[in-house]
Amino acid sequence: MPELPEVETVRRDLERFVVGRTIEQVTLGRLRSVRRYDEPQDFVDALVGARITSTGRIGKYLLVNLGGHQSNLDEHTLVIHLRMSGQLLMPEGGANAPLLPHTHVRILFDDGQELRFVDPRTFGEMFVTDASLPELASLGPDAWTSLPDVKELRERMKGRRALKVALLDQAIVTGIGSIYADEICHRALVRPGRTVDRLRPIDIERLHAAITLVLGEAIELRGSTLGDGQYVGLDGEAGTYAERHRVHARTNYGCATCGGVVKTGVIAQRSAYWCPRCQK
DNA sequence: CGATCTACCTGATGGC
DNA sequence: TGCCATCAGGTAGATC
Repeated sequence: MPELPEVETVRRDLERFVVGRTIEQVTLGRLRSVRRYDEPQDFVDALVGARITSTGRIGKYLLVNLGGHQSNLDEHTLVIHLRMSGQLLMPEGGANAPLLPHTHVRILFDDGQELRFVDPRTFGEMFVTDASLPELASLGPDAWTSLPDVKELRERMKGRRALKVALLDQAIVTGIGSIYADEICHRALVRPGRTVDRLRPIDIERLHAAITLVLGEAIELRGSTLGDGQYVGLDGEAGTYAERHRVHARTNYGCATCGGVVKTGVIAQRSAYWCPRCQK
């Protein structure tokens, strides 16, 4: 599912393809994707005529900054969260490209390209907001661009029980989901179920290094596309980091480091994978 | 305060 | 082959 590396990959693609373009037309399919609006037309009106000035990301939230809007001089931002099954696509052929099922939002630019939001499970959403985003204010620092130092990371995790619960808590650091929590724990040689307060200083240091290492490698390979093929980049192509996963969803393949049996269990109501030989 | 559970959805999968 | 139950997981919100 889209976590920080996948959202960052989409952001970098968007940065290349839509910055400087002006939105000409917005077409809505299912309204659940714009559920924050009583009047979905308000979403359309906020976008049409706006020019994309830059892109940003905090955790798994994608930010598309808008300027040059005729009706409003304030800085506005199109916020996109892909949640479980959301995809952003810019198909070749623009508006004429065949429509995939579950295409809920189409944003047509002045150069003929079209950005499409496709989301079978409709957990994802889009909305336009001004610079004061109360929802984003509750997020911790971004795990890739603003990772706290070792000491602060330990402070922020204090009092949590399982390590994976802490890594998934977006108020501690934001951007890590189930896949990368498992991979980071493996790289740090620590089991995801370990109690945070019982970790040694060396464990926290390894964890800190593993966050940067794993996220960096995953971004380089354009993210993880699992067997369900749900995540793809703007170009529709899969990311290849899943081939480098060492434990996540590898019950049938074994640990990619030592070949040992991968154990699985439930932590924080989601499946967790770890290697009992590599991780203590 | 933190932990746990549920709701939100659809498509894929497995058992019978 | 068809039908039903189960699972996948990011986040908010309720509850313990």
